[in-house]
Amino acid sequence: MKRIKIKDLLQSDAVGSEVLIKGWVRTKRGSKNVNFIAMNDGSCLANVQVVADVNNFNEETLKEVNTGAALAVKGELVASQGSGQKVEIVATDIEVIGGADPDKYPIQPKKHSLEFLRENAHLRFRTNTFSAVFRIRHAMAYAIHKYFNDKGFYYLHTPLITGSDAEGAGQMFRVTTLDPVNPPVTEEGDVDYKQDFFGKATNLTVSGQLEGELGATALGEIYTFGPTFRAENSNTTRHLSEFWMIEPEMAFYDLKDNMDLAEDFMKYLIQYALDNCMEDLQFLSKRQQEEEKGKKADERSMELIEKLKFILDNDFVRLTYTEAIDILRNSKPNKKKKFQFVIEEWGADLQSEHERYLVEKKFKCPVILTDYPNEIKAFYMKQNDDGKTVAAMDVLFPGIGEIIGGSQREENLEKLLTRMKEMDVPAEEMDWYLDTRRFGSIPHAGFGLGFERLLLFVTGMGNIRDVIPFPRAPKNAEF
RNA sequence: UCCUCAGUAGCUCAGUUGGUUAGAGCGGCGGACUGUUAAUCCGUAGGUCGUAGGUUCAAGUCCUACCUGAGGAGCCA
Repeated sequence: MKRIKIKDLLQSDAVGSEVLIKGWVRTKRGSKNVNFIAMNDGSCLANVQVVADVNNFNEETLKEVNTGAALAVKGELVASQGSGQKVEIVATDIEVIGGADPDKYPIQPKKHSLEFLRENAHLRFRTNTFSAVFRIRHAMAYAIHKYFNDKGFYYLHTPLITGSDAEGAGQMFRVTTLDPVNPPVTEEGDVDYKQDFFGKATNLTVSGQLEGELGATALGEIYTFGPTFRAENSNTTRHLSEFWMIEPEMAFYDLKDNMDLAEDFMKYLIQYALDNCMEDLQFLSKRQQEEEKGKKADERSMELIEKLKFILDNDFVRLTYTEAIDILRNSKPNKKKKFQFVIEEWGADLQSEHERYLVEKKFKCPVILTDYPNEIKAFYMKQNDDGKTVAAMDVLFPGIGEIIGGSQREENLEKLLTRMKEMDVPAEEMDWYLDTRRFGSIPHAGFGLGFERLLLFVTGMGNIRDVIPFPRAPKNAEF
């Protein structure tokens, strides 16, 4: 007999027929004569209730049916007598495929803290919350590929191990096969990376952008989607040491095209989640509301699904850095010195309290900030005609902050070289990159979307470590 | 890395101004129960009070250092 997945079972009209399901026990309840076993196989959020007449099974078998055990259950699908579900399976045969010692199995049929489940990340998939989160994670990954594929973008695999340390996006993890205790040294006493595996010092990538630009200046429109590594000692709810990033890069796009793409892309992904993950979103919405019950009304989040629809229904506010500074300077919290960093003059870097004010208080809507001062942005960004700003853009989301960072790229070789010199970027090591500006240079643009930050927003989870299966963060590389 | 808070049973937490034998709910185990929905009811086991020092007649409680976790800040996606 062929196994049917619970998702398909619940969608089918198979009442009266004989079915076989395989999955894991969530809870078992019961009385003298009858046991109720809630079974889940991960195919969907919902459990199927298995009804087992105690008299039809030997005691030994039912004793092994504990929370966490794996079962194969054969039986008839019938309309349920109980009120919690439409259908249920009256079991004729129960096989315990793998038992779970109830004395040792850590996941109980009760509410666990997210911290506890994080420490049991290998088992947290077996909870409603995390199975919902990771089904949505899958759907979003698929939607990203579908979006770009349908638009004619090519998926480009940029290297994870990089020989350049000039990507300029933060601290890097060294990749080496040298003996850490007694590495070979040069005459000057430095570690001699010429003797290392690659014959030079290498690191894990912090961005695929520079390689992405090489692809875009030939294939036209490309995107990368892969793991990214930052060795920053960041201990926050929105940073990971290993995270996944989507980086589209497009030839012949200017900053406006870039913004249009970013907005359309975000809306597509959110629409996809609403179309394909409603059951899981509804569960996560309920979970979030219960968690926030203790909070004051004005501190609670907008209901999850309402929040996602709101994004679809509203244009992102587009604002230059200069306009943002004006708004902030004249804002109440700035005048009353409520900001920890009071905005005094043009050129100041925006702190997250400022971004939050713009997104959550002033506009109550995603905001795209553009044209930042060149001093606070990366060397590769296109220099504007005013001589002091660059064609950068940050997409800011409520509750998340910066979810996308991007720019139009500087295509003029001389300007780029000058800027690299000013910022101490070693041009001689990046000839390969500069060749794009030497031969057939074109205006182009791109951005990076933090995949886990997207998931924070879509799932309503509060900590980025809860939207990636096995989070890597400072002092944490378990599993 | 900085600031704040926390660490007591498998989990979630209580434990008063330092004072005798450290508690509860859930979970586990045993039993009861004619269909339950995180079932219910009765009973029961379970603790080096994060680690190492210190103060004291006496430390879960006070002090110091360290470890781990959470929230916020910085770095950024």
